[in-house]
Amino acid sequence: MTVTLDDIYQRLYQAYGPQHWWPAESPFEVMIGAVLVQNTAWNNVSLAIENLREANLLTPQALHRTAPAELEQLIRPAGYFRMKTQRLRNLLDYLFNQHDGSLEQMFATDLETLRTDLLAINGIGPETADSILLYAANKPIFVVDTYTNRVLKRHGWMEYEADYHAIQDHFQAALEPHVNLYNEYHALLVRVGHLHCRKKPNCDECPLAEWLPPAGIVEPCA
DNA sequence: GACCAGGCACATC
DNA sequence: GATGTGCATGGT
Repeated sequence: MTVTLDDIYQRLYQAYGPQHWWPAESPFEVMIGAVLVQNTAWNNVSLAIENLREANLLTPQALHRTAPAELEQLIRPAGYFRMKTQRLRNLLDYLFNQHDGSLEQMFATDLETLRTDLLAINGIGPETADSILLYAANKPIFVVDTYTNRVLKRHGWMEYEADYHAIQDHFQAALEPHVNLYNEYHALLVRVGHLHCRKKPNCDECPLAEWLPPAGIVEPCA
């Protein structure tokens, strides 16, 4: 019996239920969070977002007007604050230069074009772009992250050499392109990764435990 | 006091 | 093309 991506999804969903991602109050907040969460624990991002909320800066217009030095101080808890300030500004520059500051207009762009546009922005890589496309723009693109990598490779479901694109293709070739499915699936992978697949895996209680390869757990993969 | 977190760009070979 | 390094804060 071969394990399919659908089996894995069913098992995770049965174990954890709906994850209600992305944790944000608006599509714009999703975009900001997608940049801030780069290589950073969500808790720290949360602190930064609350700072922005209290300063009433969670709109494109307000954030676009904010001085870099002020933005740096507000997002400090999210780490890499100088770099991330520049990255947010690059994203906002794109939004205003290409779409007149309108998220609605930006998200009306077709998936392939918008993905190409986002990847051309300095500081927006594949995961950040796809997170924005899926969780803010509601477009059917599968997001791959550290946990997706780890879970798949540790179970022997993907080669260690597989890169971002290969893993994304693997999901998109096997699953119907439904926004809600992609949304929930990625969130569930992060959930199971958090609970069981960090440096010290706790595989005994993992809902995916029965599918470990015979050789057992292999070393973590980045 | 290490070690890590929902990446990415850039330098160097 | 592959590999290494800087970026920064807060929780465990």
